[in-house]
Amino acid sequence: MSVTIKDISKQVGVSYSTVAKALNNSPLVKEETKRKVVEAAASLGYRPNLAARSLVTKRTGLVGIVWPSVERAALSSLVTSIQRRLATKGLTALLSIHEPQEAIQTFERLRVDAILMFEESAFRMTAVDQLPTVPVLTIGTPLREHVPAVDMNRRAAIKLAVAKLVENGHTRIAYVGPYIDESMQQREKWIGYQEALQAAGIPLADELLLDSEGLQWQNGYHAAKRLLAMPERPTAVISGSYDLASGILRAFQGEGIAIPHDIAIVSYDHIPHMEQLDIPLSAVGVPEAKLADAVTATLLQAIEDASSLPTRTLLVPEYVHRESD
DNA sequence: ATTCGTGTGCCACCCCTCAC
DNA sequence: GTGAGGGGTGGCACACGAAT
Repeated sequence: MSVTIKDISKQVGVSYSTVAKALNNSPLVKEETKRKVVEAAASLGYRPNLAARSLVTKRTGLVGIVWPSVERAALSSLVTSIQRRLATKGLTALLSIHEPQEAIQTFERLRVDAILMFEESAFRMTAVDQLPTVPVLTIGTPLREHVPAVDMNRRAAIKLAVAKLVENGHTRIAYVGPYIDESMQQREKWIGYQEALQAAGIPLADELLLDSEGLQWQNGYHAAKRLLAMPERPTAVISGSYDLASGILRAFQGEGIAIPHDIAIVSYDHIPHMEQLDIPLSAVGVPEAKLADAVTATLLQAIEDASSLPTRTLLVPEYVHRESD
């Protein structure tokens, strides 16, 4: 049998309501009684029953995160950052690897206070799929127009990368990323690349816009091999993501390409992992810490008062220089 | 209808101070 | 010495959702 506040009340010799107040540091209980209650709770190994607490408070302190099926280091890193921030606010993050609709149903049964999902999951849902009754926040483009979202300006990020490379004298700049029809975020990057070249007065060479056909490192590796097979190689490459960049790096290193001397690289995904690659990569994007801060703050606001949420927060990307360009 | 565990509004009781 | 007044403290009762 687990320890409840009634066991504590017996041990201390006060009513269980006094125990509840003492454990919640109520000013209505004198310090001496609080001390006795807290000590008894610790000695008995008391752990609050969250299900019972949620009956009263209407909150469980749980946040459900729908994990997108795409395996990407940037997402793991971001989710870890968000989880740490939620924990400091007394919230517990639950991760589901089920299909989005199933994950949402499970989270609703668990009475989570809010649900966080990624655009990758959102666009796998159909128009007839039920939206949760609890607040939902999407990272990226939301699954429905009025669903709150924290988004990154990906177009501006890639423009920033192109501008930095042009500034360093590059004119033959390739872009590697997947062209996924329904993914606004990938399409935005392609548009950013094209618009930035146009703005710099550099004619667009079709062969330098490479569809990686996926977001995993292998996709980056194969795209890089195609780049290296070109009669006239690019002098710089922009990668659409961290994982693609690590594949590109692997392909370049395998062919003895010196970075940035032979080919410079700038990658999307402003995450700490970029620093730890064999060659620390220059990156563009919203810094992970800033994104995690914004997501956490929005989730807390959603739990407090969902009606006060802005529909879309668009975060501004930054460029960080390392050793690859 | 009852049970589970918890949070909390309301109220009773205790005890101290002060006026008579 | 006695009683009124008031602040501090803690207990009662109820609410909650789901299962039985």
